[in-house]
Amino acid sequence: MSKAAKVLPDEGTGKRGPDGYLGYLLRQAANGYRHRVETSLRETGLTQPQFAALTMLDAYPEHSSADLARIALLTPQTMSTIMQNLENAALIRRHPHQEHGRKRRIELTDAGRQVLVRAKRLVYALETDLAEGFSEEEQRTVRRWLVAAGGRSLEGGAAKP
Amino acid sequence: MSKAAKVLPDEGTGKRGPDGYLGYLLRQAANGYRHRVETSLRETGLTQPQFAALTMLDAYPEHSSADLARIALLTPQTMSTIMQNLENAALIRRHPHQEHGRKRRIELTDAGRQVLVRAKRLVYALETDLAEGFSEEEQRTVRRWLVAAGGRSLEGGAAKP
DNA sequence: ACAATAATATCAGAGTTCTGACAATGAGCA
DNA sequence: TGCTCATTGTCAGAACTCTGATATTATTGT
Repeated sequence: MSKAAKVLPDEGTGKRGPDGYLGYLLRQAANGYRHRVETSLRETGLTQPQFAALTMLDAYPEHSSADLARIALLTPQTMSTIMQNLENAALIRRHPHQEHGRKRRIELTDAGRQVLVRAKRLVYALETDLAEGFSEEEQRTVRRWLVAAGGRSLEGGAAKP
Repeated sequence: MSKAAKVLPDEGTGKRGPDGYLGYLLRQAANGYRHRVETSLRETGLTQPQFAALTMLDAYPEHSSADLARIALLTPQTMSTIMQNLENAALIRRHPHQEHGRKRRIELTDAGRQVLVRAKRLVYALETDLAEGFSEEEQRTVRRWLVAAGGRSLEGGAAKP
């Protein structure tokens, strides 16, 4: 680079570094982490949202797509899309719900359970990386901030000043 | 707990609260914040990435789409898509670059500049919300964590210590 | 000067996420 | 009973983001 003395800030400095806007840093952090997760999950074919959905399904079985959407703070449409992709991949199965015509019961298939086991190992390794270099108290601060930053997002119109 | 004592965790507790996985909390925080930003930007018609792109374009003019992708830690394809949408909305203009046949110079239009002014006011209000309730030192911790969490995401294989 | 490499931009395809709109079921009320 | 409303699920459309592939231009090496 010889001409025009690059005014591009180096990575990790300026607005991009620890002096940047929190919202900007938040978006980049989530992007970067999702990228690492999906690179790590490549061999399983899962995406980060699919992994999250399978994990919830395993932890809270017998629940509908709308239930899971509420847990994950997503819209029902979004969760529906994820479920369709998981069903196409034969990782889940959906049956009509007895005593409730519209609801559908969701179940992991054997393939789904096997993939989930492998995926959990991969993702939990990255999870520990996220905490590395931060004390217990600092991690508490970070968790508290993350919950506050994303907490009340789909809560209807609770804009009550 | 008569028939099926709701095992759904309440919002803000369990894996969703301050005891949850950092990766999970990070995804939800970014989702929630983006949601708030776009709700706030509704009147301008901008999305969060479009706002970020316009801001960078304003701060570092005369740069190509690929340059901006590098700054924002996105792939060139992603930034290209955003630029196309901004161009369709007549918020930016692209001219052929002199002395560089392939590059294209990007410029905010008058409409783009006007929208950006309004959008900055709206977004910066939310930005201060993100810091509310956290001391200066806690904010430093959070920033440091966010940078570490998303930092080295697109660095091909540049393991250069 | 020519060939190889790198950078820029784009197309195609997929997955996630939103809004908006709609149909079908279940529950409550006049 | 019939009407209304909330819940559940889906379709359509848009934007963002990635990977992979391709074309064009610049730079570099021999």
